Amino acid sequence: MATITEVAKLAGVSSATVSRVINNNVKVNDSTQKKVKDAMTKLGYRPNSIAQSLASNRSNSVGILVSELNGYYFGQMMAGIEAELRAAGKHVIITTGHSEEDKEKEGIEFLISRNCDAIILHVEAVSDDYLVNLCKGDMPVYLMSRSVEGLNENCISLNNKLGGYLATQAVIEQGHKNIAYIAGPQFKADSKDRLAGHIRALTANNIPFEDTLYFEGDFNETGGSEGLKYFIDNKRMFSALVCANDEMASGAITYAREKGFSLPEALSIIGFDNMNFTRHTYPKLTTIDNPVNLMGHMAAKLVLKNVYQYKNLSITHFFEPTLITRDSVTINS
Amino acid sequence: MATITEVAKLAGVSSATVSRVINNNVKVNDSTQKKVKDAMTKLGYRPNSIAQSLASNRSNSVGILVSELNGYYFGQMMAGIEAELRAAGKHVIITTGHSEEDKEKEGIEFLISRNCDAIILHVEAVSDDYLVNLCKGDMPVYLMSRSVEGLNENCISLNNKLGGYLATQAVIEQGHKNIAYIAGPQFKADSKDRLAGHIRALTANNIPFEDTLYFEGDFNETGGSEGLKYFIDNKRMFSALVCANDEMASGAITYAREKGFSLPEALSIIGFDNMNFTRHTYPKLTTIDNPVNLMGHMAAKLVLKNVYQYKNLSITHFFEPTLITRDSVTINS
DNA sequence: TTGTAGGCGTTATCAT
DNA sequence: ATGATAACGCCTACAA
Repeated sequence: MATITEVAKLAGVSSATVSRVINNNVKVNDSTQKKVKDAMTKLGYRPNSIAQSLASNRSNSVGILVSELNGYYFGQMMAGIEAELRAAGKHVIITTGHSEEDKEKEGIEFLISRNCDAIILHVEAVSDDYLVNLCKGDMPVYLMSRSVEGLNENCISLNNKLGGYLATQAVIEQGHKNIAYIAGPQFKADSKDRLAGHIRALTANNIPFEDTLYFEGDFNETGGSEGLKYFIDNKRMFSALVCANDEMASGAITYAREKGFSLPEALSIIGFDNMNFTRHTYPKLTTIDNPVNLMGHMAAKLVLKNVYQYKNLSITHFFEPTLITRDSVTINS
Repeated sequence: MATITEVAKLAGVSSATVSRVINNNVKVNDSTQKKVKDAMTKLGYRPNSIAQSLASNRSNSVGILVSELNGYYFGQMMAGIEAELRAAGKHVIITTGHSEEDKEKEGIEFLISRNCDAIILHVEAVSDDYLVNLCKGDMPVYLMSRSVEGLNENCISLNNKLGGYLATQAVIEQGHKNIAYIAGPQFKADSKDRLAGHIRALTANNIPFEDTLYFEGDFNETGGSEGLKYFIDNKRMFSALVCANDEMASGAITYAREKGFSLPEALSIIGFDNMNFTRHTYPKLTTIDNPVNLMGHMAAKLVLKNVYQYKNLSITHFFEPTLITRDSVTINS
């Protein structure tokens, strides 16, 4: 690969001048500019961004840490961040944490050591303290789907409580009173918030929360089928089922059909997240939209504003989920 | 961030020695080693991988270019590559090409300029010539889901012809003789190969290929619904529908149900790719598994073997799709 | 407007 | 086994 020096030699100028036309921040004579550009194309020159980064202490790339590279949720998030950043000429370096503390820390250190200009993290395993501490360092840090005390300015998160409320409220408005709930793992903040929203909706409608209509699932399809089985075995009557995410709702749908329920007449089911497969279920799943893609865009805007000095960007730190009405919830007759 | 020089000073040694303990490839006295390590932890030292890369001309990271960051297909691919590489202590730098020639080229140049040790590309828009030329450069290049004449050693691809054959054959074995086919965009090599497989299966069973049972879709759900509508409007009888991918199959399922078909009795439908949502459709979609995740692993193994000198890795360049039997294809009675 | 030269944080080649 | 000291490719005062 040709270097800046070779270009300079061929163009008959100094390497500083070449550098100037590369970064075109300082005025260069049109004629010499042309000479340099000709030399660059003739040599197929391409600046070594590693060297640029070392010398300038800027890399024009922001690091992203997600739990997994596959999965609809992370895909939407990464795509949102990347689209926004790419439009600003910034690049993205992605690595994974696999929801394990060690790997998350290692991933963060990798991104830091790569001289990113900022990092955007979706971390689940590291502690709030660790994050607070991390934010004291030189590297600008932004957090997705997590709100940490004292770091609100760096966080982008979803109002899960509202989402939980909306889901149950939607079902209640169709006349349902006996409503089963399959929660997510309660060690996750998201799950807890969604449950809190559910309970608030019940309370607001004078419906008591009952243990026999509560089941803690695992956010996977099996959680949905196991939960529904649990309720059926309990012989407790219910006409609607609220699931804390779409996967569990799908598992419940499959199990319900196996048990001979006709859907949605015999049982209304609502999910949460609006993952892409919810369009494909039968009946099409009514659910709560989780605007991860938008949140990704917003996280990117946050770094554009704070790190790259794009002043006129308005930032939303908290996102509101919305109800997506499809076919899986029907009126309770 | 502390530098190697500061560590050296604190430990009372030269920076060269510190470098040696970092890379522990050269013998260092236990005692001095300890001094250095103490100094490193005391300063919270972390090598600047940018500087390492510049000096050593190795980055321990491989670049990946995919068309999109979201989507099941690319998610599986990226996850496969990353898992394999991570296990070997290598990192991954991901960027996107959005199926557009300019963006693909720009992404490739970004990865090259980042001093990756190798790059793995899933490109759709750049020409074979461009790739052949690219491979002549210093950067080791590997290609996913694409086979380019003369570059076979650098390609990992799926036997789409076989997949197309398997799909139609599966349907034929259930007694179907009137089989409609919704193809993918015929400018894509994958689509063409799948269609070729379909025709081979027909021929092998003495079933003529008929224009009235052929429709070219767009690989999206709309392609499935439009295709099915086309066939129905044509009033041509058929008992089975083969779709060149799962999205179109899902679109067809939805449209069929709207038209009052009872599935799968009135119409057998088969997809291609085995995307994750196929478990959620009703009936559950019979399809052809496309082992992208495995192929990702294999691409990573290829770079481990060729670039990082892991000699004992056996490489498979061509992958075979397999039939996934679920509920959407039934016997023709 | 352009050139000179020092520095970014490491690695790697010589010596010692 | 350890220490000096050139690279690595580029940026950026400072000078001219």
